[in-house]
Amino acid sequence: MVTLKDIAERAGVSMMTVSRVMNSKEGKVSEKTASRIRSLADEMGYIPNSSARSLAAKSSQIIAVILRDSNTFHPLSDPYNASFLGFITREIQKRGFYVMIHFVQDFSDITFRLRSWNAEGAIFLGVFDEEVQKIQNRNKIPLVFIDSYSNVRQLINIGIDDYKGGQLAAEYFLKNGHKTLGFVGPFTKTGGVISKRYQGFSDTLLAHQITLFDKHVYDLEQMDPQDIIDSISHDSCPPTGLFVFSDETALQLINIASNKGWDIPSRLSFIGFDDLPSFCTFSDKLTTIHQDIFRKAETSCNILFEHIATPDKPSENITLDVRLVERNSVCRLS
Amino acid sequence: MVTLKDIAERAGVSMMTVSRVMNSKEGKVSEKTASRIRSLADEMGYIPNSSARSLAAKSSQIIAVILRDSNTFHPLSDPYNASFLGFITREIQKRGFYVMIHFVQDFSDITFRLRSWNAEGAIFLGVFDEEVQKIQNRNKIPLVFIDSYSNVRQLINIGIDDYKGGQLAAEYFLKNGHKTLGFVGPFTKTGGVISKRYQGFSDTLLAHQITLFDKHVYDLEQMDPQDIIDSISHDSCPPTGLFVFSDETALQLINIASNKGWDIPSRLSFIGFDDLPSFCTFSDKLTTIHQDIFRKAETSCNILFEHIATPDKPSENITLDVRLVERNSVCRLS
DNA sequence: CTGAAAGCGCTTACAG
DNA sequence: CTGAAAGCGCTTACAG
Repeated sequence: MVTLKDIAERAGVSMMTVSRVMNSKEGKVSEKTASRIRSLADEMGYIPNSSARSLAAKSSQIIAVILRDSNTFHPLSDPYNASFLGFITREIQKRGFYVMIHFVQDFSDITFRLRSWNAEGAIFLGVFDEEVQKIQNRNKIPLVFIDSYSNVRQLINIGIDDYKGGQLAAEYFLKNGHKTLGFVGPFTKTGGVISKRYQGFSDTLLAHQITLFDKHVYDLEQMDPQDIIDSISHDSCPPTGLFVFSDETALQLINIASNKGWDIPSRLSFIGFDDLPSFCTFSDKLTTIHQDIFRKAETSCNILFEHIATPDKPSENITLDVRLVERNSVCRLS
Repeated sequence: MVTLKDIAERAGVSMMTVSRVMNSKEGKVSEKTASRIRSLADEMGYIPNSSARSLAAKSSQIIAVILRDSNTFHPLSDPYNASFLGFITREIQKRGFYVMIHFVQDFSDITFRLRSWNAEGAIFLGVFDEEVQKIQNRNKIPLVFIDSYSNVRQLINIGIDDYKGGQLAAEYFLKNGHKTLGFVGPFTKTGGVISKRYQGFSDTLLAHQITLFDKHVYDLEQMDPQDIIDSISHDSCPPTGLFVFSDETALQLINIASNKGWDIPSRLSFIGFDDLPSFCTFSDKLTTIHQDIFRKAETSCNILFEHIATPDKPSENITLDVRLVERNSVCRLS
């Protein structure tokens, strides 16, 4: 293993001079020695020891990505998480930082994982609303939450306008003559995100004198997609359209309904949510609420690194826009 | 920040004693002092500094997961990679190790990333066949490749029986009376995996006096799914069945064909590949070659950690079995 | 522009 | 069972 010291000896200078060159703190080193040291380092195959740097400089260049793990599917089986992680990894690497991922079940783990490696910042993917305050109290590095609806005052958060997503879906259904509608989503596990989408949807319906009946609010934590379609098939007054919290689940429902011989969208219309780039080949017929996940990832990293550069920067809660993408899963009713 | 030294002072012992307790090197410490130190550490909120441990002990407890990045979609937009990464992350964490992920474009990056953090082992996801030897020469830690067909002799690799997958698909088509068949896959980028599946498929057809025509071997690097369906629709002697390298692409093709009004499987049959757990809700009608990705992930980690524990353990190349899962995307021809 | 000293928080290797 | 010393590879903070 080649160290600074080895290079220093060969170059006949002190370790400090080599260190300066390696960290591009030049202008403090004559260009002549600098270039000699660079070529020597290159020739000897020098690779800086990040642990040593981290220990001495108290800067690890590690960004921790914390993902909520559950007992069933792991967090990366959700294409939304996988897609987001991919984009932020690219962004983080682009800045010369490293990505450590952590699947966590409970709060206590987080502080340990963050501090043990002296992470310089963290991005939280999944629902941590209950723990945000505790996490912040214990970790004084920039913490960026994604899609959090925690009401902690000083919160760095990047989210989207979930409420508006619900509104857009409702308006679109109404515009197409639908009067009996349903909502599908997992309510508790997904924190505020789902309830905002639900609220935007139901508020808008209500404003048009349309009630979203309780029996048409399908909670994926109580029933699975098959149950939902069954329930609808036995419903005396079934919904003509469903607003589904994710494209993935929407496609699943469409699949089940189609297998039952239902004509989609004429028997049952659908609006999904997300419109992930890697998913579009399956959802090319699905009308959906689009969110720009690349932009969300990019923004998250920009904000994170701004806060790393300027620790006393005030926290900011950014809400990105959403829009409805019209395709062919909503039937026009006369 | 609480250090070993702080605890040592409060406990009135030396740092070494605290260090021993923290590393559970007991039996070398009286149980009385040990328990006192443990509760003190707990009370003071001690979190060991991994960088310092890594530097002093030359053991980082970091496993690097190297994913091949390209210029288009990032590696985690592929559900196979995402799924695999999720499983190995759980396994690695279970053993008290940390996961650092690295998206790499070219070889030179790899050594830097591995050595800079003193990774104790690495798992390679994606095609690195060309570089395996160079990577191994430069990095003397256990390196586990996934699905590699590199012919380097000493290779730790976990793969599946891709050739058999192709055979099973061919046999199943033949059993159902198909005589004109096609193969779909990206040929160059995916290394040996795809060509083995192709070979198993075409060899088996040939053994039954059936030729796989060149024009029915669709290379996804030359044409996209839409082109393939177009090509088939203009084909004077079109295939009645396609063996597709992944479920994802198979579903895409089915989607396009269905939109064209084709009846699936009667007009065109499909066999896919992978059968990922998180994907099954879309592929519930797709006959496919199943691989056990959880088992693959688990095996990879077992092998990796065995090699970390026993550095001179001989390399092993493990091939997991595959099986055909019969569903409803292959039509029975008379 | 360059360097000698001290220290980051831990472990190894030895001595008792 | 316990501890004092040296060192891992780097940077900070100072001095020149």
